[in-house]
Amino acid sequence: MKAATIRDVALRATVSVASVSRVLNGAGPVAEPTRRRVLEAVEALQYVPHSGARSLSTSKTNTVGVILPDLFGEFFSELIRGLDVAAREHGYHLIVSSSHDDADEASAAIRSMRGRVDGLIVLSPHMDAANLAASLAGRLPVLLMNGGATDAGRPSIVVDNHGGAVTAVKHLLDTGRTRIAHIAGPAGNLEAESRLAGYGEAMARAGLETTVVEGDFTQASGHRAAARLIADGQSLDGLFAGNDMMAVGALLAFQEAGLRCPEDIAVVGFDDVPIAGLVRPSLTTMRIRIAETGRSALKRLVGLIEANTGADVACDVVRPELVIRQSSGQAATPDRRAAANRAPTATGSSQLGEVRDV
Amino acid sequence: MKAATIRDVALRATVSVASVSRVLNGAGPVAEPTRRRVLEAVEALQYVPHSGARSLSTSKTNTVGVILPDLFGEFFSELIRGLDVAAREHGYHLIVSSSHDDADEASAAIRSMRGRVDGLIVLSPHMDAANLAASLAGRLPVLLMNGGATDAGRPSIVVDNHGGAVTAVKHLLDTGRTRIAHIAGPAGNLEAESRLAGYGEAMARAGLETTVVEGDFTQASGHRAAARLIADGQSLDGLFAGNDMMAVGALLAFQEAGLRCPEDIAVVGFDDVPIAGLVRPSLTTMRIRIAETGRSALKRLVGLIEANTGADVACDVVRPELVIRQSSGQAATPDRRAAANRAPTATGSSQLGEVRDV
DNA sequence: CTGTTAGCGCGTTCAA
DNA sequence: TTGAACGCGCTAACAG
Repeated sequence: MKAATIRDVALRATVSVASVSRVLNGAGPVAEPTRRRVLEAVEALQYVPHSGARSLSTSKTNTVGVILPDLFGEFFSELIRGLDVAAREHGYHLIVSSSHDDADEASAAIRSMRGRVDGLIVLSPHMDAANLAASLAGRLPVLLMNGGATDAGRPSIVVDNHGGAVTAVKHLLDTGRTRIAHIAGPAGNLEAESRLAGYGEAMARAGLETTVVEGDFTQASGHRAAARLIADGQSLDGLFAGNDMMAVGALLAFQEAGLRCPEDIAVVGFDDVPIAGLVRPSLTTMRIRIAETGRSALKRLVGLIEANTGADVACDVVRPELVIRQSSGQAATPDRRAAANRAPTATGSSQLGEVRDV
Repeated sequence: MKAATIRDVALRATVSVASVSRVLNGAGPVAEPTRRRVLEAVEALQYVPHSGARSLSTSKTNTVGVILPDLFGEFFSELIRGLDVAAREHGYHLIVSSSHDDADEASAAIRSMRGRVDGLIVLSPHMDAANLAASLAGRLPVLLMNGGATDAGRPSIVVDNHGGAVTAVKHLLDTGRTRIAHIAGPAGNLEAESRLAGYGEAMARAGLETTVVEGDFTQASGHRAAARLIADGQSLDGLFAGNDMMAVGALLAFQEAGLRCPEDIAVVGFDDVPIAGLVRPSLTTMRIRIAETGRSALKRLVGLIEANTGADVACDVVRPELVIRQSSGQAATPDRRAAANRAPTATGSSQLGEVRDV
């Protein structure tokens, strides 16, 4: 009991496969009676076109692949959400391939995409352009989002991690903090390194010393790193975490240690994942409109696919935007009545909207 | 400048395409010199097999499709993570198709999968078995996770939503709460309805009246629903939310209204998404090991695909497990030093591990 | 051990 | 307006 093919339909409708194809694709002239008979047969046989076969014959899969390092945390899930809705809008399917911790794995994943997809979005913070190019046999449209240096000559979208980090640190300085530590992302990760560099630059410019502990972008690593900072007896009054998840981990560690945030120590994260607005104190962070970025990435890739000219080699840069919440001491608890269980904070409920708009 | 095909390789290595295929797939006998020449040609031409063509000829795509209602919230992203790692382990790719709000859309999505995948995992809380069967031309292995009644005759995994809801409400009763409201998921959603029914049953059994407000599983809807409950002047002391995201929304609404949780009102959620352990107060909830469930779902589907017998028609049931945290008043703030900014809670730090183990 | 050939299911010329 | 035949790139029989 196998699935019906276009042949079965043709046979039952007593027409040729070509006619069936014409009817189904609305291409070419078809007489009304023929058309009717075909549709009847399709209905009777529950026929559904075999997209694999169609792809082979049209060299069009209507699918795009997404190469990711891993799927932990909210960043990537938000991104996928954005990609997915855009894909649907443009009539594309999405095939995801994650857990590529090094360049080799990512490279293998890219190769395995040949014949499955019409284009690729690559987020591999460990892979440079050269490495990537080598993985790319056959001219498959690729959009790079590997957060590295502007990989010249390839269409790409990068986040201004350096600039964002500088802004974050400046914000902490603006609130009067001077002993500011940084929890960095994993070494070798291009995004992590840019943010670290931005932190370093901003601190140097202010004539301040730096304190850096390495994490791996997970909440647990942020927790550990913060615990270490406390144990080291550092008298900190500010923390810039390499991403929100680590910042959240640090927040909890501070809380466990009896440190009040933002009174004792102010915290700023990076990414603005949905959870950032939901923790207490809510997290000041550098906002990347993640899902939105995903949408535009997919849209751009579709452009690359459909206008198969190599014209678009621009490097869009996404500039993160400072979102001030409670953790940096500038937003108040949005309580309306007595907030007996919370320490008073500086200002009124001016940031209520911001806290909610996640 | 097109990508090289197996023919190009054969030509360059002066062998037949069959030999190339044999070398690349390690199937059949190949003489060493032949083998070497083929590999050289592959290298020189940067040849990568076209998996679409391979699929057509082997009727094997090594891809599984996942049909989802949407991608909001952490539940689905956690699930996808579990599915993805398991897929990788088993040598499969994952193609996701989401945003299917009604049965028709889901049905169309399922059809569009023919020829792309070897099997399907369907999460469509709106689609019953009959509807699904109609969408399935050709016998494609399908694993159902639509949370509905045990769809007899089809392999499926269901969460014991009813039992979980009863447990959740019982827990609230155990802590001495009696005026317990429920924020339900969207009408028509099978999971939401089971949880609602469980709530109703547990309340009835305790001889208590019910209060239900409808939400849609989003954090915002939970916030709105809680606000409505407050505005209605209900003197509640307990809340069972249909899922964690709505519970988190409610938590914030209570906070804004000056209600203390758990002192004034205890809250229990459902799912145990990662965020549940990170909000404050941390959220008591019914734990579903989401990623783990995804892993086993994929594993089971692979079993269905590879042993193509219709033997497996069981309905695995996942029993949610109560995780007690701060929001139901039984777990303490895990502060070590002075916790001046927090109201005292009932017990010591006995639940510290549970709060952390997310 | 190796090459030839027939499909896999579909779109698409090109004649009729 | 229709149908026969070829090709997409590859695997798998079957000869040699």
